[in-house]
Amino acid sequence: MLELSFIKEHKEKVLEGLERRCYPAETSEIIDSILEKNENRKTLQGFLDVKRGEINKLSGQIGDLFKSGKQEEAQALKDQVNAVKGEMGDKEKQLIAAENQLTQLLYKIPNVPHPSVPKGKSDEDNEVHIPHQGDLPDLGESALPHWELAKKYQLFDLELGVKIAGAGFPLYRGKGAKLERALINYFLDEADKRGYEEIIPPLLVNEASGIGTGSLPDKEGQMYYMEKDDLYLIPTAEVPVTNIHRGDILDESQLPIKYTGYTPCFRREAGSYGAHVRGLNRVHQFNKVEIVRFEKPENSYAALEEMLKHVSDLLTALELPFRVLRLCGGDLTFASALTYDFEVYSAAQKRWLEVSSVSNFETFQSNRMKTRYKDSNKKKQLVHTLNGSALALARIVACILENNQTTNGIKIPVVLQPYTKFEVIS
RNA sequence: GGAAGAGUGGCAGAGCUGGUUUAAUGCACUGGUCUUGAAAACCAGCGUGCGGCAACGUACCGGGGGUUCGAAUCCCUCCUCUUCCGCCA
Repeated sequence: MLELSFIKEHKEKVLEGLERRCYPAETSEIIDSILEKNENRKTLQGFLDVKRGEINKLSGQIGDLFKSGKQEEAQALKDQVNAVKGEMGDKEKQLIAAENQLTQLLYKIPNVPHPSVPKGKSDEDNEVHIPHQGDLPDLGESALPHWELAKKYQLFDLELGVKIAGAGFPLYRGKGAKLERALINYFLDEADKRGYEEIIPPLLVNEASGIGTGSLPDKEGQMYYMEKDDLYLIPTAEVPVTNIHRGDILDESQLPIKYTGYTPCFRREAGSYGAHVRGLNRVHQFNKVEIVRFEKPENSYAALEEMLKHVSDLLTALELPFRVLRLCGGDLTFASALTYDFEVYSAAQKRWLEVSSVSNFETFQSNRMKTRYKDSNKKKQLVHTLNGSALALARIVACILENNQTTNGIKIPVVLQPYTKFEVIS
């Protein structure tokens, strides 16, 4: 969430940000009620602090009187305390209510987009940041989509997934499973080379973790929820890995902190059906290698560029045609200040598929998580958090299968061959 | 899942028969004195949030609730950890 002080001092920036996100005009009223609630909160707390002070003082005196045996005088002071309590009335409850309301209101305000983020409503307004170089591959009319190829070569089985779990839970097998595992290992090794510490986190998280990254309450419907245990299945490793430092006050010398982690990701994807969700294009469970960084504010955008390069290098090495988009305000996630999406061109489906998204959240997540560091002046500051997929597997597999199909089978990209230990799927 | 015990500041560890606790003490850390430099010694500082220019006030001793003039301390509840038993990859 945004910092109160920021909203107070830069209200116009917050409003302008909402506009670029194409939020409904009424949202600006929330800003006003936040400021109003905060004043209300301050008044209440100021009043209560004074009254509590009086009670503390009187209670101390009562103790002294009891020790010296002056019961009656003590009783008189007790009456005074009760009188003060009478003045307090239900103001303590009001304060708690005001604080809660304030928090709830703050949860509704998304991050302020970076100045470079274009205004826009939907993915149609996204800006091409790095266009694809050269010609797009053309496989001709005989090219098969990946779900056909999967059948032909027994790589994954969606029907079996349905039998075992339900729609959207693919079962990988044979060389399909090996390709999956090869990609995971390749991606983890590449992250390792770039100094990311590997993490295997819990796949279920509690509510506090969900709130920390901004997944809750915003994406409540997107996550699988275990009511009996009050736990959520992770939609991405971002949630458990970022929460490693929830509540921490880090030392400046610890930064930057870089983590990578492979996890399956679970998404309910409620209400999304249609031609574009066939095969592995959109599933409830998929594998992903995530990278997460904690940075000093002044370094965070340089870090974002580094992540951009990292993902670009992976896609280049995999010989996949890709482009990078700068998301417009309306397509930006709630917590993000700037997001680059990577799209790979599927030559068989003749469309671009999103395979990665790298974002800078600035202090939006760290303010929720209260992740701070002590700078050189020993002042506490919120860190900047960033994360990105490097990479999400399902669609990468789809594109590798489709783009590399030949009459003699599917060619495995050279960099993966040491991992798959086979060069072609036939 | 059952039983017992325990959760205190970066760490260790008092307090827990309710009232100089504004949480002792030690370690660690920071600054200073001393020293050619370091160590040691000594002096001082040293948690987090909110309000305030500040002095300072206030809240926080796992979370939540209660009793009381007053709660780290008593009661209820939840969570976590340890030990023992049971189950188990």
